[in-house]
Amino acid sequence: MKTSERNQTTSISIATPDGRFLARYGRKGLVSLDFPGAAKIGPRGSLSARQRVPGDIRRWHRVTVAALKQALAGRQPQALPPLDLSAGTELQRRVWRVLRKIGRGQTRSYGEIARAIGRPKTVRAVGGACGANPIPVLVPCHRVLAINGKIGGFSGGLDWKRTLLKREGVRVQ
DNA sequence: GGACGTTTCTATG
DNA sequence: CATAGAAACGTCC
Repeated sequence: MKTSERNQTTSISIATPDGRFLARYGRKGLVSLDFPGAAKIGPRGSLSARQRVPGDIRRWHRVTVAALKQALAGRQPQALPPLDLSAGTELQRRVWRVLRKIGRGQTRSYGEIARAIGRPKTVRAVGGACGANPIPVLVPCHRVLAINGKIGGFSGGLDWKRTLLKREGVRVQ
């Protein structure tokens, strides 16, 4: 666990069968979730109870851990912690909002997302917004595929995208 | 202004 | 089916 004064965020790593993810919390909720190896994680970091961690964050974290483990197992999380996606731009937040409505095992194309946010021609920008998603897995950017059913891209690494989809029972070309 | 990206469509062989 | 080129547009530098 590590607290940074800057934006008053607290980072706590989450040990999973797939490695250690890193969750970062702000006053309003979960701010980001990093894949194992995506960020520098300090020595030993599971949920080590520390007095400095605010109560809300502890509660949110418990929810995050449960949600992440379920999601990694290809199941729909029962609950999510409050997500603070305020850091994104207008378009990004719209995209992320739509992504959250894609259920387990479902997929959409970048074009469908573009239409869903009322900007039919921003297809490419939608891809950019997916790539900028600060909370992968829980905000399912991996469920967005290219229109031809192909895998498309994934900033967290295509292996992760394939793995997550496969666990949800989604077949990709 | 210029480059780049988790895109998509059309044309062509 | 595969490849090439172009159109499109938000972001970042």
